[in-house]
Amino acid sequence: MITGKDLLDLGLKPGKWFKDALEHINAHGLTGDALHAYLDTVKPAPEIPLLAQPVPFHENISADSAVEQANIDYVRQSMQLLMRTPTVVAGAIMPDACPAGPLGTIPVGGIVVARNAIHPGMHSADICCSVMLTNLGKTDPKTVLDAAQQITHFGPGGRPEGQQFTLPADIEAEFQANPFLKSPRSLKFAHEHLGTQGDGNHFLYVGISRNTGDTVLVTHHGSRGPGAALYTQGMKVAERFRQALSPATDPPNAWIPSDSPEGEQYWAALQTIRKWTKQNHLCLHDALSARLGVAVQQRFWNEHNFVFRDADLYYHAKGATPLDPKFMPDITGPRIIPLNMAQPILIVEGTTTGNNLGFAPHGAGRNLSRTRHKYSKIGQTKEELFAAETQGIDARFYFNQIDISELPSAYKDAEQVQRQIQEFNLATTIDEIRPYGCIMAGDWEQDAPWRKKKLAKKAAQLAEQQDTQADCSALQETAEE
DNA sequence: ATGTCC
Repeated sequence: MITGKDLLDLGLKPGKWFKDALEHINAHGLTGDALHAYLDTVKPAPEIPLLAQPVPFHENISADSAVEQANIDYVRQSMQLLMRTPTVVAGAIMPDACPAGPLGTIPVGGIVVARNAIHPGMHSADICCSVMLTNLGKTDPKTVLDAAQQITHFGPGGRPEGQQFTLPADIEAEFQANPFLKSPRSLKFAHEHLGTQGDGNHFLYVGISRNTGDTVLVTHHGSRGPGAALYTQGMKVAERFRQALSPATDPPNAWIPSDSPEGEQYWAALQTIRKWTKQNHLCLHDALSARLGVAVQQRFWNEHNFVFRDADLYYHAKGATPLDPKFMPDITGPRIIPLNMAQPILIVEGTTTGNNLGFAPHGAGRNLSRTRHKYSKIGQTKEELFAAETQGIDARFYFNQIDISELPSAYKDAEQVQRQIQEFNLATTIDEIRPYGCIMAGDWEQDAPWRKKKLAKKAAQLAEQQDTQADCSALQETAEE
């Protein structure tokens, strides 16, 4: 009679599998070689350890201030932890890199390449956050922005009944067919959130092309509820695999093996969310051009939070713009890199180099966390800051509440970021869309009870911090883009 | 990121 203790004595890891295995062993009277041969077929695979050394990664970023140096130090430390994840084979950070989450989490402006593995924690919570551009010819920009304000939707939740866009039948069918997407909650979001932009750094921007003088619309938002729901499910499944395969791996870096049934379904779900998100931009752009009675001259888009596949390699981009055509199935133009509301949006193209892994930055990146930026402006009113920072542009907040953490001073210096794009040969700017104006959500939650409590606590905390170390710890809450 | 907890 073989018992659990015998299996333990053989150095096997206890688990639910013991029960069935012992039944089988004793029913067949297995011993010796037969026992070992059987155990080899049922015992769990050995745990995968972290890599002994971090895989080297490309640093396409340089500091021009103490704050930026502290930012880089934190991001570098995070990457060095992350690059020991056993699936990882390459990585890079971009000039817009900034911390997101606890140490060891992929930063914004980060690219991580893994073999045969999809890491939901590495494509960001806002799956397929993206930018779309439509050229509206010589239409008056104020007319465009006024109409856009009537059509778009910012803030939490979806569109009220009667004001919803129609979800195309093929996208709905893909939701229904995928176990990651077919929940009533997910489908409800898919219908109600279509044609919505959410909040935070998302925007609707109207500007003028440097090259042609044409009026151009650019929207920035992601996959809203449907994407968030997929991310939550993906992290759960990845966590189960982590516990079984590699408990040494940090939970934020858990992965789903790409060749498992779950991996194949998750990959398919990502492609469906990409379609949904493209439609989320399209329905706004189409409604606007129809309202204006203007023919669309040119339209292109790109995602900057996603997973891109090249054979068995999965490129995870959390705030990085794909340049290489192998990453995008539906290219209709160059790529789009916004900087801040008062600066031009860059239109770029580029190729894969030795240091960019086929990507460019996705924006300017934050120089301070939202809270810390707000704290740094204490003593100035929101109205003063807004007036000073949006001079000459028609900047609007959907909820009429100024969000100072979205003003230009919240972001890294745009000139500096552009210099670094050149310095590291990341992309070539072929046009720029100069700002007429924009709409962002604004501070819709400023009066929410949970905010007041949180803000008071954070302000007290920040007031006590004086050294650089403290600066770093305050940086890590930056996580959204 | 997300009706700020399925």
